[in-house]
Amino acid sequence: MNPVQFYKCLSDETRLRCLMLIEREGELCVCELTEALGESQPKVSRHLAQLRQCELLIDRKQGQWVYYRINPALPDWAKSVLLQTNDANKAFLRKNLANLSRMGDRPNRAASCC
Amino acid sequence: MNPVQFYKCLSDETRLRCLMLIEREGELCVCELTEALGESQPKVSRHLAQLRQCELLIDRKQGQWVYYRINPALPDWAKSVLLQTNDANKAFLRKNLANLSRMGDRPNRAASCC
DNA sequence: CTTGTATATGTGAAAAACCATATATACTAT
DNA sequence: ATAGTATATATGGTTTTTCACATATACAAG
Repeated sequence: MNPVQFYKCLSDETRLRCLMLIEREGELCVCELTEALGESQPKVSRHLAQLRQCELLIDRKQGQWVYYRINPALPDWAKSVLLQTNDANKAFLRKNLANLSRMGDRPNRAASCC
Repeated sequence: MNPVQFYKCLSDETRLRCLMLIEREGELCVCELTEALGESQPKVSRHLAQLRQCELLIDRKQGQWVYYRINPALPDWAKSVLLQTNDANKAFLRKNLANLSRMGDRPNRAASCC
């Protein structure tokens, strides 16, 4: 994992929010992220594709949904960077988490949107 | 310290190498970095200016030299990210450190270039 | 088989980042 | 003062990134 490429992935607001949310929640699907971020679906999808291509995320298809989570094969230092960033910047996701919880918890959440 | 802005700073190869070298060495001047990276002086200087403006680095002028070091006021999580990145990617700086040592150690180094 | 929903991708334009070259400033030494 | 060295900045052009909008694919349900 080239550190420059890794940090390029973290250097965009949409991507960083996705990563932080996914890490916090364990697994999220595209429509959940779209709702949490308040961004367009193609925009979110494209950034997720980039994170997958760089192997920061892996995806799991289930029916019509695609769930993303942190690639467990990430080197430890990279995982640790993500974790620390999340822990030290809780306020960063405040609005996004509020949006997410307005969808209700899964499976409610899944029933309403996905 | 906004995490997006922080990671933008780390997402360029020249800037990341500067940061890693400075952290490793404690303090370096522009001409040392220029030599270590094998890049043009204006290029290095401009990236350092950006890192200073974002408050990742602070500078200390001494005669005609300007020494840069990590801003000690950086939040802990950011310092920790820099440290871990350095520890986990030792090979990343191999060539740069070789270039640096070819200048000889300070004050020899200072005498030869700066 | 048609409709609806979730996701992905193509395209062209706008914005941002980066760079090389030239030049300016500031200090040192002669 | 003059010349030399270290560093900073201005300028204009090139490359990269990001975006909005349109469209494609894949699955599910009726």
